[in-house]
Amino acid sequence: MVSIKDIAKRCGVSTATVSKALNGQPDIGEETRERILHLADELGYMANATARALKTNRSYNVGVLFVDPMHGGLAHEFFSTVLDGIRSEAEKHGYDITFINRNVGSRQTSYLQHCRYRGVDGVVIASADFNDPMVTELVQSDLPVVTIDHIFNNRISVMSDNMQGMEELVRYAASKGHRKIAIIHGELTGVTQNRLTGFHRACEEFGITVPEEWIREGVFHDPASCQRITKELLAMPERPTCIFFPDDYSWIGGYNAIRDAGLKVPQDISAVGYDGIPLSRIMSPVLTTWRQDTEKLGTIAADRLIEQIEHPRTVILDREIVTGSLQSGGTVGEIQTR
Amino acid sequence: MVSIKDIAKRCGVSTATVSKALNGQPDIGEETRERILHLADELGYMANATARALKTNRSYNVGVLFVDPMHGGLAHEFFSTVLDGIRSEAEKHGYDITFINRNVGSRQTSYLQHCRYRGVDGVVIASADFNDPMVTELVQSDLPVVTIDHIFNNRISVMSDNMQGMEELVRYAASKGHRKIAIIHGELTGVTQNRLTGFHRACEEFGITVPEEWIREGVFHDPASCQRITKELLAMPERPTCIFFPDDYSWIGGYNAIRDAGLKVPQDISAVGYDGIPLSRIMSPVLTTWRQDTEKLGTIAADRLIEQIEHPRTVILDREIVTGSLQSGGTVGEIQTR
DNA sequence: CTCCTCTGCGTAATCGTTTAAGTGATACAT
DNA sequence: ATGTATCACTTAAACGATTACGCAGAGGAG
Repeated sequence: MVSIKDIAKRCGVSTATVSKALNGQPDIGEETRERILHLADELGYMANATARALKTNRSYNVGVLFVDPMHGGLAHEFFSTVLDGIRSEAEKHGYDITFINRNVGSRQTSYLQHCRYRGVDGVVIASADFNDPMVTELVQSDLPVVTIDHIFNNRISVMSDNMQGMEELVRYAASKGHRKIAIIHGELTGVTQNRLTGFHRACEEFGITVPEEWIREGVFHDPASCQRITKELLAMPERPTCIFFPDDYSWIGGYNAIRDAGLKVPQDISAVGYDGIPLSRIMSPVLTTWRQDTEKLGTIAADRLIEQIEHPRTVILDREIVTGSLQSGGTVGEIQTR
Repeated sequence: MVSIKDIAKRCGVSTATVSKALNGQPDIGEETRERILHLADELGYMANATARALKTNRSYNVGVLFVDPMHGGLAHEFFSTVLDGIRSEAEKHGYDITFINRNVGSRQTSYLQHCRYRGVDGVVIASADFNDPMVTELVQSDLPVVTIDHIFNNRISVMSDNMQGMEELVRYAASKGHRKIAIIHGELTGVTQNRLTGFHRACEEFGITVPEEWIREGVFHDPASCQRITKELLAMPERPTCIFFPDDYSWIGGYNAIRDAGLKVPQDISAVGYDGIPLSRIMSPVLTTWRQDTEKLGTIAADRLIEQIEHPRTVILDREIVTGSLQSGGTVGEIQTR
């Protein structure tokens, strides 16, 4: 490959001059710079990121940590969308992305070690077990870090507004006359906590009391568990008129249970999802759900991280909240007074 | 960070000795090696990938090229699954992944330039416009390359067995008595060509003739276009008993059209998808489809690439074909003789 | 005793860049 | 004439590792 040396030789200048010309340093004559730039272009010169990184200690590489042993890697729509946001934003700023895992070469190490090994300039922690000591080690390191959907002290985080999302959904259901609402929520993570808080707050607002047996723990992204729980809910002597599901995808399981019970949506029972994945608009009836701006979660995270990398001073502790939008569909029907 | 120098100093040996000890070179005394390894461990030493790459010209990084302007990046389930396969296989071998795009720093370049800039050891080209001159430039470069679902001369490629998949699907439909089969296919890429070949071949096998107006070009992964075309097919005077869709996801559009026409699946009309995404099993009726082993596509591609990187000599031109499996569901019903 | 072969380690160059410090030339002010 | 500032470069070290080569000492063979 053509290096700075080749250009230097052919231009009759030193490598330092070439480097400076290429980097727009001021102490290079206009004519010399032109010559160098032209030749570089002609030879198809491309800087060597490796050498540059070694010298400057800046790799223009951001790590992305994502661990989701339960629901199978990148194929998880939530994460792949977030990742796409991170990726496109990083790309804009000239950064590349490296997935952080626990292997380097044939050895097992920690996430932090992997980051150091690759010399990433910062990390986005997108979905992980935030109690994992290896994750906290990373969070407490001196690397710039942005977390998504989880708050750490002294760390920037980008959150989806789960509380508001839930509140809006409850309000919508209430506006359609529903007072008997059940909820199947996901595993008890921070996200779930926020959603439940929003749920209860809005219920209170409308004077809705939710019996305990209508608050059920399911599994995110898992239609099977939702199908089972929905079936149980429908079998209760007192039946809810509206069921909230952990997310749009798991709703498919709920739908199956409802249909199997010989009931119709939304005539006999109403449904509410969460996420706003494309599927929810395509299926019919169109699902009422909260559309998280998942990609924006990624772009903002990347943007904040890069800002932190490039201007370590100016960053004040930042807690960006990404709001989504209500996407109302035919799954929540007007309650019939009979 | 602790470097090889620190270890050398504290062990009273040269950096060369440390390097050799760490890399398992034979010309180091057993006792010295022990001391070095211990200390390295104690100090939490981690090699610097950047420095190593600069010296050895091996980055242990593979590029992944994926361009899909139509259907929105990583969120495309097919690709995110392939990517996950690539990622996990690469990880096993101690490689990291870099997305190849056309930016380096603030400048626009070619894919090949980006690869050179990052010094990737090889590239997997997973989904791209294979006619794009920038893609062919990359394919014709001296970098190890593996392509997915597309064949280039002198390049290793990993293919999903689209022909066989289609044949099996037609056979299955035929076995259920269908003779009036329509097909909505995707854009005319190599993949589509193969599927159509398989389709026609199997039709011939069963003496099925397909009128031209039943062979329609739709768009992959696009329920809307399928909904439109399905509607048109249903409105024809002579109606097919079975419709093949470009993929499982677009089938949702087809389903909507069928339902809107007041027809039932599979009683009135049968449906066949392609891909075998989780959705197809969850929805009901369960969709008959060809389950591509998409993740395997990724793992094999990564495996072949790494083999090519590490043993340039031993690789003979390789054309791996990944076979999927028939996933038969209730969407293809027995034809009723009336 | 000499010669040779191993063994175990050190020396130093090198990968491609960046950058602090130095240098020589010219110009200008004093 | 002398000092000083500016400009446009060069020199050389450094980033952290790898590796060809050299070399001293031990041990064995002759």
